[in-house]
Amino acid sequence: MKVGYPCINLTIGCKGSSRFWLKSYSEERLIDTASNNLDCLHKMLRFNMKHDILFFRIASDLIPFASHAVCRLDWPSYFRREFEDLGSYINCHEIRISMHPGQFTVLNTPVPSVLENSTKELLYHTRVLDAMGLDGTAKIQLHVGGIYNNKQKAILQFIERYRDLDEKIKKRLVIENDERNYSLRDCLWIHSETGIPVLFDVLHHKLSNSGESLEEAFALFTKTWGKEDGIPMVDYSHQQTAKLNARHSESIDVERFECLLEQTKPFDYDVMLEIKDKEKSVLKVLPILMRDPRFRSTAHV
DNA sequence: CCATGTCAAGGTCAC
DNA sequence: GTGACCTTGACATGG
Repeated sequence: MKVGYPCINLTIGCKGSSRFWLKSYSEERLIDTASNNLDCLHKMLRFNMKHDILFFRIASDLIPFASHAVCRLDWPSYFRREFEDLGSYINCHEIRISMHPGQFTVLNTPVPSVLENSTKELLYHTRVLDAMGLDGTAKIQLHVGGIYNNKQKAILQFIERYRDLDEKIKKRLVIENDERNYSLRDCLWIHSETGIPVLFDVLHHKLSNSGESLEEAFALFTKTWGKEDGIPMVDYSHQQTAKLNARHSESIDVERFECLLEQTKPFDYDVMLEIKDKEKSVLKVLPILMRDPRFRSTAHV
C-alpha cells in the first residue's frame, strides 16, 4: 500500500501543470512551459520521497496541447533527457504513477471527431509514461463515457473501441466507476469482456452502487488487476462535512479514513487522496498509515 | 497594477 | 434547442 495525491503540491511553490491559452501558442511558449512543468514534477517527487509519499498522479497539462494539431514539436525527443531523468528517479524509488485524462476524452462517443481527439489524448498520456521508461503498472485512468440514451449499446461501443486501441495504450488503460453513469457493476462487466482492470473510487461508489458493501466491492475490483498491472489502485475522497467555514478549508477526515483502512484489512491497494488540500491531507493520515502493516514507506526501498 | 473576462475539447440536465 | 453546470484556476487583456 502506497499513498499519494493528485497533480499539485501546495507547499513547494511551483506548478507542474501550468498552461496557456491556445491563441497564444508558440513553440517557444510550449518549450518554456513544459520545461518548467517537468522541472516542477521532479521537485514534487523529491518532496514526496521525503514524506513517505510513493504514489503520484502526473497532471495531463505536463506538455500543454501535446495532442492538439497545433503542436508540431517532437516533444518526447526534445525533452528526452528530462523524461529519462524523471523515469530513473521514479523507477529507482519505486514510485507508483497514474494519469487521468480530462472529461473530453470519451471512447464510446458517437461523434467521429471526438473519438479521434480522445485517441490522440490517450496516445499522448501513453507517450509520456513510455518516455519515462515506466512499466505497465503506471496506469491511465478513464471513465467509461456517455450513455446516449442506450446504456447497453454504449457499453458495447466502449468494448469495441477499447479492442481497437493500440497495444501500448491498452497496456496502461484502466476504467474507474463514476458517480452517475457507470457503477462498479458496469465496470466489472466490461472487465469480464475485455480484461481491463477496474480502479475503484470510494466516493463514487457511495453515490452510485448496486448494494455492494465496501468489503464486497474490494473483493470484486481487486481481482480485476493482473500481476503485470501492479497493486490495485483506489481513489479516496469524501463529501464535505457540514461545518461552517469548511468551504475553504476542506481537508481529510482522519477518522473516516481510518474506517476505510479498517474495513478493507484483507486487501492491499495503492490509495490516492483526492482532497482539496492535496499533500497536507496525506501528511495528516501518515501517522495512522505508519501503524498499518500493509503500508509501504520510503524505508522499504 | 488591478479587475474582470475568458479559456481545446463533452455530456447531462433543467428549462 | 439553449444554456448552466461539472470544477477551478489562472491566463490574458483592458482599463
